[in-house]
Amino acid sequence: MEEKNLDKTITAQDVADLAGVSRTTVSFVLNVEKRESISEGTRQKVIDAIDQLGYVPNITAQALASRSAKAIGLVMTRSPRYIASDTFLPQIIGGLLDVVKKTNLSLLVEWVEAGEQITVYRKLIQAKHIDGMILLTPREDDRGLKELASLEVPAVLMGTLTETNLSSVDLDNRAAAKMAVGHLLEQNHRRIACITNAGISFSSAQERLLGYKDALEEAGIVYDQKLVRYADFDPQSGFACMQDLLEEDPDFTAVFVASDNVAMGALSAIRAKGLQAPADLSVVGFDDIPWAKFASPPLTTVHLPAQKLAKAACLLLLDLIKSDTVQIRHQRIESELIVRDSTAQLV
Amino acid sequence: MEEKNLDKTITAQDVADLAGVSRTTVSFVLNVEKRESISEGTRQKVIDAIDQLGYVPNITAQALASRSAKAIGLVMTRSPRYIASDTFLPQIIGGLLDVVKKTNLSLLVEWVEAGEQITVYRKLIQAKHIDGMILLTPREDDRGLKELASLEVPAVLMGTLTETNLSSVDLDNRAAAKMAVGHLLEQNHRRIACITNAGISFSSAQERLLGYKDALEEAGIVYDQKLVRYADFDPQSGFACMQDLLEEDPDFTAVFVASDNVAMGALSAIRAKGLQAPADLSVVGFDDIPWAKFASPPLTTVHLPAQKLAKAACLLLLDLIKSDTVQIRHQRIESELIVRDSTAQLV
DNA sequence: TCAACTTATTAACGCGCGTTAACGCCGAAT
DNA sequence: ATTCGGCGTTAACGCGCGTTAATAAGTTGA
Repeated sequence: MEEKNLDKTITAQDVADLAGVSRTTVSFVLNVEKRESISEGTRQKVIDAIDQLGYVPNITAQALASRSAKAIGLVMTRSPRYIASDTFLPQIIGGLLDVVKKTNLSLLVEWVEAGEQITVYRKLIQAKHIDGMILLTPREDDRGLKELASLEVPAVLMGTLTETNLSSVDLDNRAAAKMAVGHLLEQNHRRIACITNAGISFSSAQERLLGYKDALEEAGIVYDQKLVRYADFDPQSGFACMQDLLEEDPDFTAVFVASDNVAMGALSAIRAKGLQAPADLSVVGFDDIPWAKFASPPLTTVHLPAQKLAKAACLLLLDLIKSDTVQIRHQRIESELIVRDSTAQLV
Repeated sequence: MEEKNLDKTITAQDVADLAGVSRTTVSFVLNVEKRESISEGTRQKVIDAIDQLGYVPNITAQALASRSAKAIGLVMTRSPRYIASDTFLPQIIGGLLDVVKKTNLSLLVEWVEAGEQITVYRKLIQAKHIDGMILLTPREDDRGLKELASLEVPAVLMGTLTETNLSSVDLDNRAAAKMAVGHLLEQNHRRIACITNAGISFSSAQERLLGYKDALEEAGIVYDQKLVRYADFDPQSGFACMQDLLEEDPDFTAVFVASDNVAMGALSAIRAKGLQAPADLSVVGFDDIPWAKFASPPLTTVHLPAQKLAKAACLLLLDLIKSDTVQIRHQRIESELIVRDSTAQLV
């Protein structure tokens, strides 16, 4: 490709002029794959001209003319403060970019303020800036999502929402949590505390808590709310919750912390109290963040394949965009327990 | 705002019809702030019509007509695999979103494959999808950046590059590293190892290594290359580097690890060897990732205000976009050392 | 009363491209 | 010689909006 000055934008018309054909022909060469209604000769002339001029189609004009934005949106409901501490965002973006790049789409990142969701979701679509969206960390109390579901807009939820007819991709948080707690039960723990990953309005927090309850119930252990604390995503909150638990000392031998991020804080609190995991207290996390393996002690946890989830969500979204009829689909991805050194048999 | 069906897109013409004015008037009400050439009466009629119809301007059409994309791009050179483990991405995105939202712009995330940079940077701009870009983790060997600099395209580097005339925002990595190592020197350490944050082609790695050398030189200590290892962003590499150092045992009492992320792995390797920080080995990190505070032991480190940097970069970029004359500006942000428990006086 | 300005509004063009419908061309069939 | 049917190509319209230049209406001063 030749280097040309950028001062004047090169349009398809310039290419057409140079190739000695009409602009329509240029457009056909570029877009209409199948139809061989373009002779090999002219096709080559056009391609040569494109190379020579360094022509790049104006995506904006393409979008306007084709009535599709050539972009999808990653929409987060959390404020920048929370976004900044979202451990999985890099993995998710990495996964999305991977898929998006292959299909020549762009990725738009949007943040929606809590409270204004109802209007914003619609605006995003009406403004034609994106063809569809992937929604992160949905909250049960997000009324905008309910409306969105009735709008027949291509959208995929990363996460679970009860009673929604939006398509979604998620792992089975409840089953995974049950598995994690099951691991503790197998090691003869009976008094098992729980620190949630977030407030209960987040569906993942709810699901994981339910998994915890499931496991207890199956083992014939009564649920004791004195053993439960509600964290708020970050290590700080985990530290506080753990400190509180140790303070009140409800006599427990293990903890299920529904987020590694929170667990890092919890582990710190345990050490601060002069205790040791797993000798004094077994800890199971959830998420398998990159640092879990290098925590002290290395954290037993449930692996959350965020990148894989993101890819799946993206592929699903692309499907929805392609097929105009919106059929709802829920996809559940398997997870597994990674056993490391933070849990031990109760003696 | 009334709810209306979305099947038919509502255009400015529809608003004009309902308000009984021309489309131009609608456009003026929406865009021309200053000129009071619109009477209060018609202005109100238009606004009412907009509300009633739930009209949302088509950003794509706006972009085409106004010749500006109403969006900026966050461009990363690293592959999705690396993007997925970029600790600061959430903070950066959070910072950018914060600024971008206030100015009614959008944020586009792009990933550029190593090797194809030269063409891609230009394409991004030529395609008119973005008005300017913020470039992450620049590499010295990125020839595309050199070309970009000569293109008079609004662009801001997050990081430092020698001999570039692209605007940039960064902290003074070299001075900060020197400060970190200085802290170890103050504690009477003399044999101080260094594990870099990344390969030396990344300017930040180079700068931090230089800061390490500066500190040594000022203290009259000869630089010993046997004490230096090159990590690769992630904890795994930190673990390996530390293991290697301990293996070869070049008799050192402290380590400067130029990335907390890497340091998490290094700490793990220290524990694995049955050693304790800071009793056996003092460790200073760099970055102050959210988990540094909760590491075992809590990590002494240099605070990297990524969100603040991102905001500064974004504001600078917006300036560049606004003023058509591209004046280069380099902005350096102060950093500070956070002293925690991973370093101790050498006895 | 009429010219000289404002002020309020709009017709008309262009942004760059996708796409439909129509065109001219050439060889084969009538 | 005339008709027909692909094949290759293009003129022309539209996507929704920003913006300029021109028009219509209203105000002032002599």
